[in-house]
Amino acid sequence: MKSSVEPLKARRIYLLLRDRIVAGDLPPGGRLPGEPALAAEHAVSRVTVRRALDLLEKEGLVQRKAGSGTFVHDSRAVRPIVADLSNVLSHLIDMGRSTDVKLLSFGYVAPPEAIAESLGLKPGERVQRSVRVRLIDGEPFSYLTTHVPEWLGLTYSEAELAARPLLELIERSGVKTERATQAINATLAGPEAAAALDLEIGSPLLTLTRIVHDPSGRGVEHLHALYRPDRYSFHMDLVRIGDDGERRWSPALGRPRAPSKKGR
Amino acid sequence: MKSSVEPLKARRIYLLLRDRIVAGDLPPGGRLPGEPALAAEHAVSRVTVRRALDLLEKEGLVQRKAGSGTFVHDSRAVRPIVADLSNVLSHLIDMGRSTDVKLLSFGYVAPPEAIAESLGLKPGERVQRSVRVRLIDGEPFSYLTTHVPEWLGLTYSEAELAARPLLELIERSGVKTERATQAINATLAGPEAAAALDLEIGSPLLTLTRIVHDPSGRGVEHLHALYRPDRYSFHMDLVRIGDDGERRWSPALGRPRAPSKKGR
DNA sequence: CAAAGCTGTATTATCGATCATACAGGTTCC
DNA sequence: GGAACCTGTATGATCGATAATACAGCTTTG
Repeated sequence: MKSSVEPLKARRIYLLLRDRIVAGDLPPGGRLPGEPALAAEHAVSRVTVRRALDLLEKEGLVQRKAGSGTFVHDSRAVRPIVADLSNVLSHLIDMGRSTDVKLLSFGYVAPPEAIAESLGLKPGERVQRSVRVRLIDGEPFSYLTTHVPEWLGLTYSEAELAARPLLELIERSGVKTERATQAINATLAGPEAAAALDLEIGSPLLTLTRIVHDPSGRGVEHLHALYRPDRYSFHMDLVRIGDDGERRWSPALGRPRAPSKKGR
Repeated sequence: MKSSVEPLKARRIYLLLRDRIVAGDLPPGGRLPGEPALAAEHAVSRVTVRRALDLLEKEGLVQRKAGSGTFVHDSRAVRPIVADLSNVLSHLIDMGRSTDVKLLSFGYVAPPEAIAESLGLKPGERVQRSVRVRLIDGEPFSYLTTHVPEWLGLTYSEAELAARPLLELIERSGVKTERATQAINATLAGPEAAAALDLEIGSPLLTLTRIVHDPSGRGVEHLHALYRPDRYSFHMDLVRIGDDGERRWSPALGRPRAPSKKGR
């Protein structure tokens, strides 16, 4: 039996160290073992350890000081944007107003089968497909692929899509958006997403797939979003409800989140 | 400038094809381009294309037929478990009752700084640390690392933790769990998690970090969960609420999910 | 200052991933 | 049947990742 392929030892050590850092095992500001020590510990060459540390440094997780050591970066340069789940999408509309959007692709195509089905399209019906990237402070953090039925897509122009949130354009057209279903998952960055998000191929990404329906149940928007996990994550507050036999967690709604007191 | 490291071309092509498959671009049951065609398209040797296809086949995404071609597997072998967000945690209690749990590690340790802080522990206070794996139909799908203050952890035994959901044990001890905050994100599998979840190192994982508080605000549980995205994902229904000027999405609560109508 | 430790850099050697090519055997279609 | 495709398999050559080693320059410590 051929042994399975080992995809880069450097990557393995990078992952190990990264886990220990984000888990708080190696506290911020602390110095991690020297390169020779790490090399011995993992039974690899020092060159390989260095490449792992290169990756960590490029992500801003560690800071190297020649002659001194390698330290866990305490104030992570870019703080992740926190998306409160109680207003998942409105937060995105806010985002659309306070961040930059780059439109990478725009056009009308025949939809993939899965998307046609989820939107409830008739066979042969075409869709508008757009790919956008959102940036915060000039840095990309999300890669959005949307599919909208052609009849709806035609109510706005390419320039409008580049400037305004898609949901706003949809509602402007008179379509009511009442319900949506969404799924949150994880994947690896493919070549296009990696390039757009300024990442290595194979980096982890948060995914959000949302299908928006109008009151009649007709699908009006299929959104596939990829997020850089270091710049974006979903947060939510939960409260425990129900009687003893049937206690559950439920998202804490309505209550606006207390403003962050951190001075930064 | 040295060009950045390209970690395995085979992996790159694997990711490309995988994306097209899960996006529905290559419809289930369909045949994908021949190996020579793929090799030419990506400017890569056929051997490399084969290794990418090997990965896809091992994940059950494609099926190869000698002499005929490579086809997208239409009935994906393992369906992801769907976690409805309206009862994120109670669903986990249900899981705990209908799935197997393996306890990989159990003990009392000094907590990492980040965890001590999030639980509001006094300096020097120790915690119970446990690592568990959940399996569905004998297949692992989640890797759970929990930290509980020592005084609380001592109210149950290692054997009880292996048999019953942790939150149940906490509540049994008389501690009231009222509030929790959680964050959903994505990472790559490190060596231990990869081994426990039967994955390659560097596979993508969904992460859930939850901190449970009692009514006085004291932290009683710190949970770090890693999920295999092919076997687990978060789903939720949203409704649009609010007046025109301030419309938002809100999780649809209470209403039990309509049973899926798909025959399949 | 000097010793010890660290990161930064370079060199050569080895091993694995990838390439280019060729051929065997199955499937599809005419 | 036979041509044209496909996957499965094997070969030797090439290139990149890793190993082993050495040294320069900086920082910290005594």
